[in-house]
Parts: sequence; C-alpha cells; structure tokens
Amino acid sequence: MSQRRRILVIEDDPEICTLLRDFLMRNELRVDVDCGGAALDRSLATFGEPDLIVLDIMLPGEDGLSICRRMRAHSWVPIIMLTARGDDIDRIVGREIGAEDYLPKPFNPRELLARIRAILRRNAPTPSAHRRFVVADLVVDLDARHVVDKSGSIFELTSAEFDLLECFVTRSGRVLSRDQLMDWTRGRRAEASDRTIDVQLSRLRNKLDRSSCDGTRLIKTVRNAGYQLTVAVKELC
Amino acid sequence: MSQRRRILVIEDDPEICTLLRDFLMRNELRVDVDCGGAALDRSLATFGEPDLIVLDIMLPGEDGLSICRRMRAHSWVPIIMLTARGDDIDRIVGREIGAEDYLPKPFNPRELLARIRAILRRNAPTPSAHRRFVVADLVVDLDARHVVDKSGSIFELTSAEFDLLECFVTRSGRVLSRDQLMDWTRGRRAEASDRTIDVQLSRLRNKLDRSSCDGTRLIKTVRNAGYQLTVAVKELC
DNA sequence: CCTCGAATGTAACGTTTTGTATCAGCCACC
DNA sequence: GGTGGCTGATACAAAACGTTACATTCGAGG
Repeated sequence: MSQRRRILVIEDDPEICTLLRDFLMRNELRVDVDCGGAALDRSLATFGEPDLIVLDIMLPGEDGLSICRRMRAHSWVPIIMLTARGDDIDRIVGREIGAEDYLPKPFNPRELLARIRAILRRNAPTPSAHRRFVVADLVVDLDARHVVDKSGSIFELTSAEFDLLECFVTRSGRVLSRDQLMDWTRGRRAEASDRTIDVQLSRLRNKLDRSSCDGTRLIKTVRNAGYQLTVAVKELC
Repeated sequence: MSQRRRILVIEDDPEICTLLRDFLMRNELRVDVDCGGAALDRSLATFGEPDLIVLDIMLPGEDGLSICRRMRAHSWVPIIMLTARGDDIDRIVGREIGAEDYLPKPFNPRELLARIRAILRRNAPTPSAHRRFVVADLVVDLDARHVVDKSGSIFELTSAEFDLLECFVTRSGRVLSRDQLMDWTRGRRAEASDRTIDVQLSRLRNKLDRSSCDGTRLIKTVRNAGYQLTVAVKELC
C-alpha cells in the first residue's frame, strides 16, 4: 500500500481518542482525531475528504446522527458509527442516516481496524493482498490470523494469543508495557488483573518457541517495563 | 454498484414497511415505501416509474387489486402482490389483474428478494450475470444460491446456511457479531436465541471446510466479538 | 387434510479458551 | 544469606464456544 489511506476520527473522549490514534497509526493509516461537528467541517475544508470517517454517536453539541445525515447530503465518504447498546441500528445504517457500518461500544480496536480495512478494500481500485510479516523463521498473516512455520505448515493461535502477537509484530522492536498490551488487545474493557497478560504471553511463547527452531526466545521480558520482540520483522508485499 | 434499481413498496403495516425497507436496501436496491393508492400516484408523478412495485393486496381505502388493475391500464411495470392465504392467485397473476408475481403472507424477506431479483433480471436490458465470488477454492453464486467447489461440482447449502455465507462474502474481512448476523439474515425479527447463529455456523463450517481442500477454517471465531471470514474474496465479473 | 421428510430452533452436554489464584524462581539490594 | 518486588509456570474454575440430539416448523406431494 504505497499511499496511506486517511481516517478521520470524531470522538470526544480523550482516552479513546489517543487509543484510536495510536492504534490506527501503527497500522499503516493516517489518522486525524477531532471532536465535534464544527471540527469535522473545518477538517473537510482544510484537508478535503478523508478515505473514511469514524464517528461517535454521542457528542457534545451536534450529535453523530445529525453529522452523518448532514454529510450524506453531499458526500458518500464511508462512515463508521460508534454506537451505544440500544441504538437503533437499522436506522443508522439505513437510508435515513446512511452510515456504512457501525460498532457498539465498548469495542475491541482490532475489530474497528478490521471493519476499516474491509471498507477500504471494498472501495479500493485493486483488492489488496494479505498483510504478512516475517518473524524469525515464521510468517505471520494478520488477515488470515494464523502463523506459518518454516516447514510451511499452518499454525493456529487462540484469539487472545494472536492479538498479542499482532501487537508485537506491528510494533517491532519496541518495549510494550502490560497496560499498552491490555489497551490494544481489549480496548479498555480492561477489567482483568495485570497478570493476565503474563499468562497469555507465557502461552504465546510456548507455541512460538516450540515451532520456531532456534532455541532463543522471540519475545523477551524487560524487567519493570514489559515485553519486547527481539527479532527483526520484515513485511511481505 | 453503477445503477441501483428502484423498488416501490406499497404497504400499510409499518412493521413490515421498515422490515422490507431495511432488508432490501441492504441488498443493493433503492427502496421507497409508501401506503395506499394515492401515495402511489403521487410517487409516480414525482419520481416516475420505478423498476418494480411490491403491492400489498389488503390496504385501507383502495385495495391492491384495484390499484394493480389501474396501473395495468397504462403501464407494464412489474408488480409483485403480497397476498393473504386464500386469495385467488390465478386471477391475480392472470389477465384480469396482471401482476407479474405474488407472495403469500407471511413471507420470508429473502424470498421476496429472490423474486424481485428474478424479475429484474428478466427485465434487465442486458441479461445480467450472476453475482459470483471466489472464496478460497470455492465459487459462491449469490443469485443461484449455491456453491461450486474446485472439481466443478455444485454444492447445495440450506437457506439459512447460504444466508450466513452471503453475509461473510459480501462483507469480507470484517468481524461480524452474532447480532449483526441475526439482523442481516432475518431482518430484525430476531426472536431466536443467541446460540442459533453458532449452530448454523457450525453446520456451514462443516460443509465448507469439507469441500474446500486446505484444512484451515475459512470462518474463524473471534472470541467475544463474533466470526470473521479470513480469506480474500474476489468478485467475478 | 394428512403424511412425510427436510430444514430449522432449542436445549443439553462436551471442549476450548480465558482469567485468577498460587507457588516457585529470579534478581537487586541490603 | 535474607528480603521484597517482579516474573514464569501451573492448576483450577468460569466463560465462551462447538456439537449433537431432539423437538418443532415448513413445504411438497399425495
């Protein structure tokens, strides 16, 4: 993907804002985050239409539904609404509002990413291939959500394990704290105790190190800081 | 989606109205819903003839039969009548009334869609091809509502199974929640228990994975979120 | 109208995945 | 060597999910 697609996020909760901006930017998307309908208009005037808009339904001032309807009068930029449980979904994705998709809060950032990618792919001139990464002698396929080992045999991880691995692969080299991993894999539904990440990581290590030949640990512990993927990651095109 | 066909629905039950509008719009059709003969005349005057009319036979005021007969005096727009059990079908589709097709209430929205598609195809300026998608080594034909495997042999799915598959194929890559799948396959008559989707999906997986060679599951589970089709989907033209 | 069989929904049970608690080992520091 | 904070591993219970069996519905064909 030579040219990064631009996503505009309209959201008033600063915590979700940073979470989304970080998460999406690490995933090859250009992201503008702003709050409220006025900001949207300003952004459109300055930068033109983005490739996709993520729009919270509950905003101070003009609400998301109204903004969406207003957009639809003159534009068909795909819009994903962040809804609350109980919102009238049919109306939102129907003709009256005209959103392209919706996502009930609280949501997993990965799920939002999947929806964004799906919509972008649908609107793309050429259907884009899977995003795949080489890690040591393994190949991690983020769209198929599996790992291929040196012998070529496919290797399934559980949902949580793969989420973790995805964090490391797309942020190769960085030390990731437990809090960050928690945020990125669960999107701040984080009620789980801190040690949960440790256990998941232990299970992930078990599977990875068993299938990757050389005895070294791919994911290293950084005491008092978190974990770190210590091998180079190369993206396949 | 170069040109959406326009459907006009004349129906007085508001529940069926919203149901049909939502369901049909999600299936690439432009839909106007209105109630009663006067509304029909108004709509014709404003927007011109639609590509097809869905007409309830029981309406307050002028009934569907009369409206249909009146239309036939000057127009051959295809009309599908929604009939009650016991209505005289021969008369309705016969020369006297002249409807193109009929559907007894209560009906499955999907069945209505199939009939609409059939008629639109029949009346299409160019005999339009089936909408077909390649999924792994299978070909999914949305209009024939069947699957063709690599060996070329046709592969029937049950109605509900195909509905599910259609959701995934037309929304490739997205994580689809159970609620969404419920909405899309039944048009918000969702009285069924949550686990129904699981069972249907299990049955679908059985058939798909048995006929698609490579051992991996085409549809993966995303814990706490739903299901996801994890292979690239290419549309055939 | 009745019967039959396929398709579907529901409930129950088995399996996998996940979160938490617990204990043992490690390291830094005293 | 002892201590306390941190981490790894394991066990176990709870939750989510998969699958099967059975009841129900629906439609075809007599």
